[in-house]
Amino acid sequence: MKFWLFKSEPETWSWKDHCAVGVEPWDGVRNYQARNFMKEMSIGDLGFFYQSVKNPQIKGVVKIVKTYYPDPKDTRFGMVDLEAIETFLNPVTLKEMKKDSFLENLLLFRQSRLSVMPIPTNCWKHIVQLGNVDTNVKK
DNA sequence: GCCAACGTTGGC
DNA sequence: GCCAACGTTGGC
Repeated sequence: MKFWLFKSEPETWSWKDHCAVGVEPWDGVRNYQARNFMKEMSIGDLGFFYQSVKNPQIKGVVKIVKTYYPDPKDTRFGMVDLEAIETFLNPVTLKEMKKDSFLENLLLFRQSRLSVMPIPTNCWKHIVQLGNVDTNVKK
């Protein structure tokens, strides 16, 4: 099983929006590197929902429930379906992560414009602990 | 609101 | 195939 991170601006698509619908296709990715990561995803893999631009922070956890399929609007690109499964009671801010020596090599810092990326397993576990997960996303 | 980083487009 | 111009992302 692998771990990932997905970025979204809250004004475009927020964590609240995602929790309200449950499962949602992660479409609109128009970057080949990000697309290639999506092609590597398997059902059951987990990802962080990262809120970018406005108060950048990780809001919760999503699960890949459908593997990569092409976007009918542009078949060079595609999407995966993500289900919101856990909310962070304590969202983990970018600032906090940058200060954390445990996380210093994250792609998140090195390639700030990449919207989908892998997260190493040890970093994943560390961030989940910081986030203090609540499994009741509908609350 | 500014600006750095970086991906894409198009002229040559 | 190179590179300047331009557009977009995202941190601050």
